[in-house]
Amino acid sequence: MTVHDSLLALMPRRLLAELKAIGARRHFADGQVIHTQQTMSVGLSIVLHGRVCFGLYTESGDYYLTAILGAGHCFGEATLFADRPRAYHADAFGDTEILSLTQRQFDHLYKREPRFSRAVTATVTQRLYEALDFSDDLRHRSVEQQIVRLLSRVQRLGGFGDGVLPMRQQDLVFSLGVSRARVCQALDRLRAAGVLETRYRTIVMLASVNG
Amino acid sequence: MTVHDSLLALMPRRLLAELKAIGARRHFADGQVIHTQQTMSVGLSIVLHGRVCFGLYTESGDYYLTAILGAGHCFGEATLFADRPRAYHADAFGDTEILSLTQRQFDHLYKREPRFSRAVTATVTQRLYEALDFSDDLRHRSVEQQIVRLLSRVQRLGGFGDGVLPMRQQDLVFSLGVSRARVCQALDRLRAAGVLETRYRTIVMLASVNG
DNA sequence: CATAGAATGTCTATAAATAGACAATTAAGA
DNA sequence: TCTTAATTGTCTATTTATAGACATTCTATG
Repeated sequence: MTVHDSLLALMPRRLLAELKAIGARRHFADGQVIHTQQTMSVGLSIVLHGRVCFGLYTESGDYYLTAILGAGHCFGEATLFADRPRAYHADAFGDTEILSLTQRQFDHLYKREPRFSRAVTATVTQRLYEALDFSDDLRHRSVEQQIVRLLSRVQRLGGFGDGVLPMRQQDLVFSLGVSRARVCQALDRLRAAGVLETRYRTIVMLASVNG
Repeated sequence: MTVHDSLLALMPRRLLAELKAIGARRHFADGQVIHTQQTMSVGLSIVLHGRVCFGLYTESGDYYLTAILGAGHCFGEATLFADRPRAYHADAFGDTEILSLTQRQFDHLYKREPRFSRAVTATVTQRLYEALDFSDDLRHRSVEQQIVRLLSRVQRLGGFGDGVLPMRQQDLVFSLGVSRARVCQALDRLRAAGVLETRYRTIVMLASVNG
């Protein structure tokens, strides 16, 4: 299994204090919107504590969760380097604190502090190759295995040590691009195999299986 | 459509000369192996001219092309930041020249020259968000549309301005995870729609369609 | 120039996924 | 507490994809 470190995990601790001194810290209550899709806001955000849910709204107004990032992870890199709008809708899961750097603040620190730039590049690189891995091998696995991999990733990136993931089956339907009936069937089998349990709006991973 | 710049396109021209002075330049003939899968070699490589094909070997010994990178693009970032082996088999497509930086050379330049580190981060970030985009929306499209998107990406990253892509249908089968019959059917329809032509080991894009 | 291996085009019986409907369950708000 | 909207579980007819076989076409190699 691929290991992916968060931005903060890749930085010396000293740098975090510096980041906090430079950037703006914002608090969000559970469910509060952090930014909406397509917004042109620019800046790097770092999750100090809590979690951020990323999702997409379809043309028909439905919402789908695509990722959850826990403490230490960053997002918004693409707005700094690619002049892109926010690709996903983001809102807080539980009480959450976000550290934000403006483009100017980021650029200054990036130029002055190689350990910071190095950590940024490292985390983005790891995410890129993990994503390539993921899509290359997901296509050759059963829906059951795809679900396990997807959930394992959410568990790891979101820091859900207990395996209790706030996901709807509909989110899996969207992420995997198969029918709801197929997802239900696959979950049945995974339940029977003792891999997971399902609850209302919740999936519980029973072991750190890497299928 | 997402725009993705190569590493060299993101760097001031002056820096390229410096890179050439620092790194090692290696020439490869058509089809020559650049590195094999799972190798633990470390270093950043930049395509100076020519192209590099990336692929995977399955357990049964079959080979599948997964990407082609043309002049200006870099690869091997993951070996620098993630202690990972080479994820793909790489060999030259046509006469190709590669500029290689060792970890030490890379680290030194990265620390000393923010324009270099910035270009590296920018290109990796762009590739990450493009990959995320790609996998999020590919799952909700028809096989026909998936093929067009895939081929458009190969065309762009590989610098195939004329649309003549050195790909087998088997490569599409692997990349999309559907049966060969389904790929044949989809290609039939795309041919009928005037989107592409197929030849032996070759697919020709007839227009820069972004389906 | 001949030949063998590789790639492509096509078909059929079989297997699998899908849309759509409906009932049962759950949680959140009045 | 009651009510309502959202979510989940399940079923069926229909559509679609699949594996596997076979013939054909193409190219590299001798």
